[in-house]
Amino acid sequence: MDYQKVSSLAKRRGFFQPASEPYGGLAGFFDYGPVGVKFREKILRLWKRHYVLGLGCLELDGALVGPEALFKASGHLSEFDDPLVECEECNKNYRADQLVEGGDGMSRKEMGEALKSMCCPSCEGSLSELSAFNLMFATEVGAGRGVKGYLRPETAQSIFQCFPWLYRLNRNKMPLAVSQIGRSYRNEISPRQGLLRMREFTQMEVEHFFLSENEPSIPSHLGGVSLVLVPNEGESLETNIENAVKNDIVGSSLVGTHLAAAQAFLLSVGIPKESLRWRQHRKDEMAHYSQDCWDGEIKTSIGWVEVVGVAHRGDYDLQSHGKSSGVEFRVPVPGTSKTVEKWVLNVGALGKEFKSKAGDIQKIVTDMELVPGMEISLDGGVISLGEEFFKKEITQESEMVYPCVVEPSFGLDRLFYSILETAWKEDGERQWLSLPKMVSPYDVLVAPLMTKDGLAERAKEICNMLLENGIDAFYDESGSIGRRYARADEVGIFFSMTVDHQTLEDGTVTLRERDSKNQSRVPIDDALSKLGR
RNA sequence: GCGGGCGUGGUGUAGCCUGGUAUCACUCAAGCUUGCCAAGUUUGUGACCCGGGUUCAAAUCCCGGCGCCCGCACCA
Repeated sequence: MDYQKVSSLAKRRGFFQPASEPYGGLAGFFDYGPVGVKFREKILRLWKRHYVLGLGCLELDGALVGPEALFKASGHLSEFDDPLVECEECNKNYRADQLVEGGDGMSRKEMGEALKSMCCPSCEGSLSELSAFNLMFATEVGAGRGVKGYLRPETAQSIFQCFPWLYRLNRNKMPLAVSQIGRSYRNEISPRQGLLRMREFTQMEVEHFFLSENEPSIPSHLGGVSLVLVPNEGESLETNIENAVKNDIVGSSLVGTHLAAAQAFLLSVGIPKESLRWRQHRKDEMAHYSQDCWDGEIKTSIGWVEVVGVAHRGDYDLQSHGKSSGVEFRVPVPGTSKTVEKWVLNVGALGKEFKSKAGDIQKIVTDMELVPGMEISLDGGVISLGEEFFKKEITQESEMVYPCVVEPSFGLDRLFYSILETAWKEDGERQWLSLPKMVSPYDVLVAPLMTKDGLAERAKEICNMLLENGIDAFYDESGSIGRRYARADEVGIFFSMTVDHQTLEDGTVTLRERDSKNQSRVPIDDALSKLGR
């Protein structure tokens, strides 16, 4: 299915449509409708099953707005602020810092000066003034002289700034995996292609923290997962992840683990394996924080779509937040704990001896190494502090390091779109969404064969019973039974339950399976157990 | 942001050049009918992206905005 068809299906059946539609829409923003919400819910549920249950992630739901200092530390304030110039003749846009030699480290002013003597590289026309854009949405927090705040450009920062808290809640243990599902905001210059490039989007993300000297190895159930890898150098190949790491095609076992885990998840939501590949970023397309990055890409009608990035972010983020905030973001390295004996001032003795001068002495020695017998200058003279002015303190100290982090980050909206495209099936007149049971928007369609003879009433009762049992049932009595099946097929409902005269007699219903259209007659209780996920 | 194309019920469209408030199909709703795969039939709901201009009169012509598609650039 192509882009146009997805959009039209989405609007017709209630998956999504442009936001603020009555006012002509707003580029880059979308509303998810009744069916879309259900569908998203099912994807999220499965994702949580993989990552929260499977991997034992702690969950976080961070605030969307953060202070300027946070994004200064994360690097987004400077990295998202690109200087632009435009050719006044041919209207081509250039990144000023790439156009000017050595523009990388220049200030805006220097760059502006340098550009004055330059012209357009392609047509030699004259260049416009420097303009800047920042991809972050800014806002004012509070009344009057409010503080400047920004909508987060990635959910990750919520986790990073929470790291000391989360580490404590994990009872100071590493590794530590934290997951978060939430929205992020980027003021894209030109959002295109609907859900694929939005200004407000949902990320499903894990930050998997670990100590580099203690990197988790690949769990046995993932080692054999076979992936199509496209490294930034050399030929693409298909191999299992254990070999890929062993042969250094993938440079980190935890990155490898997450590539395999991400693929397992993608297959479970119905992405066909043959439409999936893992492409390594070139050095020059890597984000400012990234050491290595592999994109999970799905083949669609508009090309390969990146739906997940697995990035090795090193210790970049924790280090910047640690240094910027002054809070401890490091953790002790296990096995490096050692007993340290050191001298500290005996303030009591000092006070008795030196009275009012004691405070001055404390100040003087603040930055000095404390040893009995040390000499200090005081009031023009030199005095020696004997052992009586010191106490021996014995403490345990460990080597402290910033943990590294590997981050699988899914774009829910892109995945949503890609599933719709790849799951769409056409067979003559018939067209349907061949979604796996686990992500079908509804568990079952409940339909009376006809509305007469109390069948509708009985069907409604059954529908309510299903809902009370936690089954996501959808009731439909309108139109011929074939039409109702067709409607259900189009939103990917996996089962259809039909209530007929026999139901009134013996309590059985027919269950129809979407893809095969096969029907079987079963007692309602059996049907109930088949419908759960 | 730039250049080109485009914007008509829920969906897909005709009409636009040559101004006179709109075509067709599907969908949807109500009824009849049928009773397990989009059937038939009757009735019905529902649209000219927004704003301004020209004109007696604008879906139609002109200008601006917004949105969509393609290309350029951008894509952490």
